[in-house]
Amino acid sequence: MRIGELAKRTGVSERSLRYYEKQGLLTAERTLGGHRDYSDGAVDRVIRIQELFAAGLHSKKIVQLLPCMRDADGGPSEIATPRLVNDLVEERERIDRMMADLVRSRDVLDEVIDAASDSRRQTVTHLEDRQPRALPGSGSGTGEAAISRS
Amino acid sequence: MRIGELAKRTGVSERSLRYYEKQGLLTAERTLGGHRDYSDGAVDRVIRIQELFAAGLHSKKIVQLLPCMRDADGGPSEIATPRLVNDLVEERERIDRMMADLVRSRDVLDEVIDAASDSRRQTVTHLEDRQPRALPGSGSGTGEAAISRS
DNA sequence: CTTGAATCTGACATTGATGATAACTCTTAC
DNA sequence: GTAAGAGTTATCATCAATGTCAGATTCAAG
Repeated sequence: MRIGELAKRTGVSERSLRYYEKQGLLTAERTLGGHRDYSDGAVDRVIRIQELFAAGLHSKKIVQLLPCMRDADGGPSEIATPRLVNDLVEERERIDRMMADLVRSRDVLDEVIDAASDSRRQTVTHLEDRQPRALPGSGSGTGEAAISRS
Repeated sequence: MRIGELAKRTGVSERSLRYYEKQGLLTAERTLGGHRDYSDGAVDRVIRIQELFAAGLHSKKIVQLLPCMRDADGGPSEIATPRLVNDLVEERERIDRMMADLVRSRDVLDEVIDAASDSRRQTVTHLEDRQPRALPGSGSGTGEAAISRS
């Protein structure tokens, strides 16, 4: 597939896809005229790259990490060097700290939101019933559910 | 206290503290000569600002948010406007998505780390026993424990 | 008063992913 | 073949917090 379609499928801009290539995160065959031609696996790869970016890893770390990741097609993955493993453990700890921060911040937001919601119910007796944001047995649970790893 | 001590106590650079002031996030009395003189509450406030920054909120949002937060001294907190509440709900959702991403990324890291660890045990029969990263009943649990809000 | 440490303001740089534009080339459908 | 749309490279810009440096001023202690 070509860059436009990959961009559409992944939601990542063409600009970023070219940037990923320059960083060594993503490769593509080239057509005779020089246009990039991506394999199907590129979609998954791009999505994973995005997740790792979102987790705060820098492209350099991701470059080292990618060949060690079990691909969707279960290709042979390299074994991380001790040096890399060390870095990854640190990243893991950083991610844990970040999640703890996020929980605190989310609680802060909830306090403010709840206070406003309560206030409005008291003073105005607002029309709509208050919707609890954290649904009890929710299926949409992106936050509360299943944080622990399997 | 003065800026140097506040920086030391919070771990935030003096540069950032001045920046916070310029953004309207933090206020300080001024000494006769113009030096900043912070109240004790500044420590908590700075820490909270840092957490909100870490959660991806921009200073403008934090500026609006801060007066609505229950202070440590339980001062009278303003009620968030509906407009702000709307923004905060969106931020909340963004944070939830971010946490879900973080979990996925952490799992990816774990896979790579585990694969390396296993490999090394197989080939080298490494000296040290493998330390489980996720301690079972852990107290250090910054990640697994207590993600759900109270 | 003097001296050294701390602080002040202000300006410029950095970081890293991404946006935007320009000028040119390829692909594809007609 | 041609025109339109998509792709190419390259460069400059942005954002937001923070680093850093320079020159002037203040504070605290001897």
